[in-house]
Amino acid sequence: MPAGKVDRSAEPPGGVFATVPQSPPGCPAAPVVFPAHPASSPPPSRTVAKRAPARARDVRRCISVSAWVGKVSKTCSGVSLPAVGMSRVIRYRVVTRLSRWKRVPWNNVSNMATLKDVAQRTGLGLGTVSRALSGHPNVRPETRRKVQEAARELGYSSNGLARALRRNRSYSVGLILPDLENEFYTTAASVVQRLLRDEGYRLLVSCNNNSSEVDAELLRSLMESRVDGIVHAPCTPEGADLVRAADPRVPVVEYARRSSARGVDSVIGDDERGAAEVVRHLVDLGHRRIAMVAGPPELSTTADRVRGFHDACARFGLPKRGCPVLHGPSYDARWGEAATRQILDRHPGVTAIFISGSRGALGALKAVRDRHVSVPRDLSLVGFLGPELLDVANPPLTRYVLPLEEMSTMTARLLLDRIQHPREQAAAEPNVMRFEGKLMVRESTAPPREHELPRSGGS
Amino acid sequence: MPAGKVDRSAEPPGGVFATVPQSPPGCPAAPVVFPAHPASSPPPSRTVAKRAPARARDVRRCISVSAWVGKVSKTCSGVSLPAVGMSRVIRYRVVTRLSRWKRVPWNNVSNMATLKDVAQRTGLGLGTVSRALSGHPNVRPETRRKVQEAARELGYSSNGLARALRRNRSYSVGLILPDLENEFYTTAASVVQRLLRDEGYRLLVSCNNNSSEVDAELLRSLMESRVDGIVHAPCTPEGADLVRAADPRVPVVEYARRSSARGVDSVIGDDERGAAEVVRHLVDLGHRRIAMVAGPPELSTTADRVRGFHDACARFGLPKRGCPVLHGPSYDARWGEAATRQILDRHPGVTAIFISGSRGALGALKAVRDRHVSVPRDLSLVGFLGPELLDVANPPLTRYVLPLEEMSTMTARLLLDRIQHPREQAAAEPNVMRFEGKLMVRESTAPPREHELPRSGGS
DNA sequence: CTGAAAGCGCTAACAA
DNA sequence: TTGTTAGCGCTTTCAG
Repeated sequence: MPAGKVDRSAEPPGGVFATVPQSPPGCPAAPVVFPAHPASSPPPSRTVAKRAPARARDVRRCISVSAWVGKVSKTCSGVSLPAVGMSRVIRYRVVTRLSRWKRVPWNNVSNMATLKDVAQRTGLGLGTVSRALSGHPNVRPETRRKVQEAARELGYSSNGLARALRRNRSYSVGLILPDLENEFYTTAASVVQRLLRDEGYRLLVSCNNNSSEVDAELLRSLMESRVDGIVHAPCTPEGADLVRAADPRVPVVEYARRSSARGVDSVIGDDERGAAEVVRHLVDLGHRRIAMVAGPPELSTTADRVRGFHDACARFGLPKRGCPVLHGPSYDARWGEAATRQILDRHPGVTAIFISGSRGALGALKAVRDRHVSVPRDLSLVGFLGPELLDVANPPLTRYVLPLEEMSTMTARLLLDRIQHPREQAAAEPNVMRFEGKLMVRESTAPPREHELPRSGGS
Repeated sequence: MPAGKVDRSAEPPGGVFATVPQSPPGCPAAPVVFPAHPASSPPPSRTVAKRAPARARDVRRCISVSAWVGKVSKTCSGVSLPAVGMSRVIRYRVVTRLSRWKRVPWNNVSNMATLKDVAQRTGLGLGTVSRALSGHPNVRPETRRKVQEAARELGYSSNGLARALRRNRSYSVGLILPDLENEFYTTAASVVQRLLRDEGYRLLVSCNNNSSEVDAELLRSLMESRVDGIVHAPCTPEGADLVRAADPRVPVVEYARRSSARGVDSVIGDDERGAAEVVRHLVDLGHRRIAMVAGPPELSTTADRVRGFHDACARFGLPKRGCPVLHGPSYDARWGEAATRQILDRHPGVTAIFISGSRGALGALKAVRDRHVSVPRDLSLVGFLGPELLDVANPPLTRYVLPLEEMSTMTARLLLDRIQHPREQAAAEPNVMRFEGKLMVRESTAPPREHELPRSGGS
């Protein structure tokens, strides 16, 4: 991509932003869309007007922004705010790589206090000050107090970069997940962050979107940051091999998925058994024609779930062609919806659908609703790894769940162990920890229908 | 907390983990609980057995783990795995602070290739190699190629710490959110991560749980990391004042909430108007007694929403005591549930509840279901900022939503601007960007009931 | 217990 | 265009 060019390709037709002067009283409301209350009803502008002086201390300029176009909010990439309420324009620049050269002026000396400043202030030597502040035992308590006070007065804050460089230990850990909005992974982010923070580590979080290129680049970036360890949800069979090649001493723990990277621990769910449990549950109810909505075939989770599904179908003697498996490009809601439609269209004999992804069930619910298919009367639906939220869905969804908290805890614990005991750990062979899940039976499964499905009436 | 002590206080009664030997065939399934299928049905152990040899390359030891106790999975803090399948014990250590002194042996020289290695290999000087690799224009193309090749051969990876130290620019940005599992914030994390990554920045993510102590410590930690900028969801009126004091040049953008910290930009939703819109919608339907479930009063969002609610109630002449506002300790589902129960018990005249948090609506749905209160026949329910998921809830929830993607995009854009144009930015006064939301009317609101509420039958 | 000094790996000024 | 060199801020060794 050429640098310096302004990319406006993503700009939606017609400016998305409307800007409204913020000055205290009487600004007519910006064009918001209220489906239930068309423009006719009077905007509550008095309320808005009254608010402004409420926070006396807040002298910042206020800008109201409307980002709604029609019914849906559109992403504002490449959009510039008109100059009305803003003196300058939000610039949009094309990717400037870290490696791209850029003149950095030599005025870049930080104005933050350094150890030297503290040393001068106290009249002590650098070494002593360093020892005093980093808790080294051989320092006179009085000296330490003096140093600490001086540090506080100067607003001294240790430069972590320098420390990390010198000690060859960054106290930071990388986390690469496929998706940062999916509760299956945010639980991991949350738990891992908390546990690592408790041990004094910082977390570098990033998202590979299941793209192998992005994944490799993120791993490289983490290695550049000299992280002490990595939690990785691999999206390729190679996984973090790249890391082992660069520095075999950096421990890696795989989360949720496996790769064939050597020397890495894995914490995964028992996807295969889960799929089998789902089939068993449906067979127990009397179903014989079960469709499975699966994700990208290159993921280890997909492979495991599909294997579990096939094995179980075979074991229970289900008709092979009555039980189609649909592979999709992802595990998101859109695919869940598309796949469900597809099944309703092409496999009318199917009486139950097993959606093997975390968000897919949402899409499936939407699809069946659009088609006026009643769950579980017309069709049974089973989810996988779905969030608790699905308990309040309509109907509450039967699904296979994994103990995400425990899996995340184990992941963090394993990584910390490897980081903090490199000696013992180097020798210890890596583990695969496979966590059992649980089938939670709710109201979306029932014995198969004995009537015809309503012929596709939806759009 | 005393260091070195093993904390087992969180250990659940009776070992949580059951370990199962992983060797190929015939391991009886570990004690999983399947509510629908009591222990009677045969465990699908054959499937499990068949799996092991499937991945020939995977020679890692496999350990199956069951973390289920009764119906709910319990967190496994402090639990040690029995020695059965694992040679060593997952250790649990009490917080060891970064500042706590710890002997670091002087064998800590990295074995990764450095610029010097590349220089020696190519016979060039350090400067040239550095320039060649970091894209400096004044390098002969041939030299550059040679250097790049040598770097590749040596598996050279630039040491970001040293680079950051030298350039006084870490190319990393901090993100502090109150909650990493709430879609309101994970959207921000996801979008901000992506946009920053595109510009070559790494993201340090952490979570303050709305605790001011944690918040301050996280800010300090980020300053130690010498981040180039910070996205902050403040949980105190001071906000990031600490940062401005330490180094006023580090830009801060507040997300979702405001504080009175000086010199920071804020990107927030129009909470006040949102609350007013909700009231207006309910009043239009005929409601006169509306309860509001609010969060911690110290948050700016709570204050704004409550102000909007009160103003609107006054404007529409609703009875002051008929419209209670319940302040809670958080915005989570548990509080939403408790508050809803409380309203049903103590304010039987209320015909509509406005739950002003993101997850609270889930709890409310649970509470009304337990009490056999029908929505919207007996009671109208309105959510705030709720996730799309609520569209498949039972019933789909009327709620006020904000354009999270756009808000996050704006947040990242603002921060990048401040980082990349410190000159112009230092002068530019900070902005408060207030984003308009939208009331999405679904099926959880209807005219008020004219009958009595079923007297509390639930537990 | 404290001070002096070396050097982690890199960049940028300066000299060639 | 390239080589040399100083030092970013810190930790740690070694001598006092």
